[in-house]
Formats: sequence, C-alpha cells, structure tokens
Amino acid sequence: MVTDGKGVDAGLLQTRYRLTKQRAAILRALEDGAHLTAEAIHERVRAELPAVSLGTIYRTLDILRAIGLVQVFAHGGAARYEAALDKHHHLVCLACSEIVNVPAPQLVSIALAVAQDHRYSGVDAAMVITGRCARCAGLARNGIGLT
Amino acid sequence: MVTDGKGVDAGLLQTRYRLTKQRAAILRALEDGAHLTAEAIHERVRAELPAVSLGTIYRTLDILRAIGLVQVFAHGGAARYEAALDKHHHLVCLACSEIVNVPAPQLVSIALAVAQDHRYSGVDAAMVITGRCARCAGLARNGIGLT
DNA sequence: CTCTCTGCAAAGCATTTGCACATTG
DNA sequence: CAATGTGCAAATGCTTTGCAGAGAG
Repeated sequence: MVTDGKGVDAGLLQTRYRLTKQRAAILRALEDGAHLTAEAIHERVRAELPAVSLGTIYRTLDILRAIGLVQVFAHGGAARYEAALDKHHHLVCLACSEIVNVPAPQLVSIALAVAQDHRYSGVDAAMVITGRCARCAGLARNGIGLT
Repeated sequence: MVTDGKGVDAGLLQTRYRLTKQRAAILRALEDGAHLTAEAIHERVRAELPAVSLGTIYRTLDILRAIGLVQVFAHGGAARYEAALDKHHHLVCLACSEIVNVPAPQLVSIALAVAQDHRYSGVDAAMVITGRCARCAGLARNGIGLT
C-alpha cells in the first residue's frame, strides 16, 4: 500500500492544510476500503472518533481530491471515494452493484488522440464499464428475479 | 437526424407506454439540444406546454432511458440527457464546462477484453475525458483567472 | 371505459454552508 | 496567537413519490 502512515500524512503536510486527527482517520479509512461513500467513511471514522461530523468528511474529501490524494467515482446515488494510488477504471455489475477496479492503459493514448483533435490540453480519461457479473448472470439464467 | 417526428414517436408506441403531448414535446426538445439538464428540458417544453411539471420531465426521461431512447451523462451537479442516436463519449472542459461528443470505437474491444477477464456479460462502456479546451487554456496563459 | 399519465406539492437523499468554538502549527 | 478546522444544524439542489383528477387508446 503506497499511502501508509507517513506517506499519506506527508501528502497533506506539504500543503497549507493542517493534519488533524480527523483527516488522518479519514485517510486511514480510505486505505482499507475502496469505493466508499461519504456515509461509509463517516461510519468507519466514527469508530475511533465518535464525534466527527459528516460535514467534516465532505470537507476533507474535497480537499484531498483537490490535492490529488483521492479519486471520486460517481455511479448511482452517492459518490464513491478511493485513495488515488494507481490509475484504474471501473467495472460495475448492474445487478449486484459490485465494483471492480480494472486497469486499461490503452485508454491514455485514445484520450490523448481525441483531445488533440479538439485542441484540449491537460487531459485525463475515466472509463466505466457496466454489465453483469458471472454470478448475477447465472442467477438470472435460473429465473431468479433481477433487474 | 435519426429521431425526427415519426421515428421517435414510433419508439414509444412500440411499448406499453402512451404517447402523450408532453412526451412528444420532451422528445422534440431532446432532438434539438444535447446534454440538457432536466431543468433545461423543462424550460424548453414549457415553451409549448406551459403547465408541464418537472416531475413529468423526470418520469418521462426515466422511461425513455429504460427503453433506450435516451442516454444519461452525469457530470457535476445535475444529470444531462441526450437522444441515444449514436454511441459516443464525452470530452469536458473543466474550466468552461463545454461538453463535446466524441467517437471512440476502439473502446468496445477494450471493454470486451476487460469484461471477459472478469466473466462479465452484456457490457457497455462509457468514457469521459476531462481537460481544458483551447480557448480556456489560452485565457489561463494570459493570467485570466480560471479554476 | 379502463388503465396510464399528469400536475401539484411534499418528501427524500446527498451534499454544502454559516457560525461560534476548538485546534493546529 | 493567528489562522485554519470542526461540530452542529439549517439550507440547498436534484430527484422521487403519493395522490386525485385528466386523458389516451
């Protein structure tokens, strides 16, 4: 894990932002789980700091995103946050909402080509692949109701 | 335009859904503008049917999406809707929020390969490329404030 | 005529924000 | 200490929903 203790903290310390115990806890929460909603992070952080408010979670996540320590991924109701370790994309099961991280380095060149065509600079690309995972596809085949 | 008058209407008529004047107006609004928010569609539809409610817009868009006549694209605050004519992706300027439709047929094979690796079926892929358009990049270079 | 739609208004979430107090560096 | 961060609670913005009457087929 790239962002263990010192690594993560250093990220914050190199900015004008302060390293509070709340922010440290949020970063720790992000190290464990992936694709966490703000709510989910709130619960985890509360385990050690019961008084933390959801507002603080959102404010901190916003800062971390601005710094580049955290990546957001929107799909369905709430936004999902994860530590920005490696560049990856998302494979989502439409039936059970499982989210799998997948690499796709080829995307960079496609995105760059498209960007160049339109004179865009400083580009980044995010891909979301939707479908049905093997388990859900199997259940559907057996007539068990799915969307 | 593929979905002119009869074409669009036929799409609805082939289902159990009724073709009301509200729905027809919404489809017409979608033919003109692209990347419209529900609010924007509401305004356009109101031009001919002043009494239409926003609730009806949302309910209709949801049906159209389910049928496959409309594609949704979430970026920033509100969801954006567009007629599902051709398969394309989005190039978004982070400074001025311009949204450009771009093709990227290569994505299909990448998505299929990824999906196969994870035994996913019935897949679809959506890519969003973010960056700065030429105009905004130029303004930034001249010291005019941008985000 | 029956079943589906619609307008209206209220409710539901996720997220943001103002403010007085607590904390960090 | 001065500047930044936090908790709380209220506010916001987008979207959904219940219901009684209107309209499509």
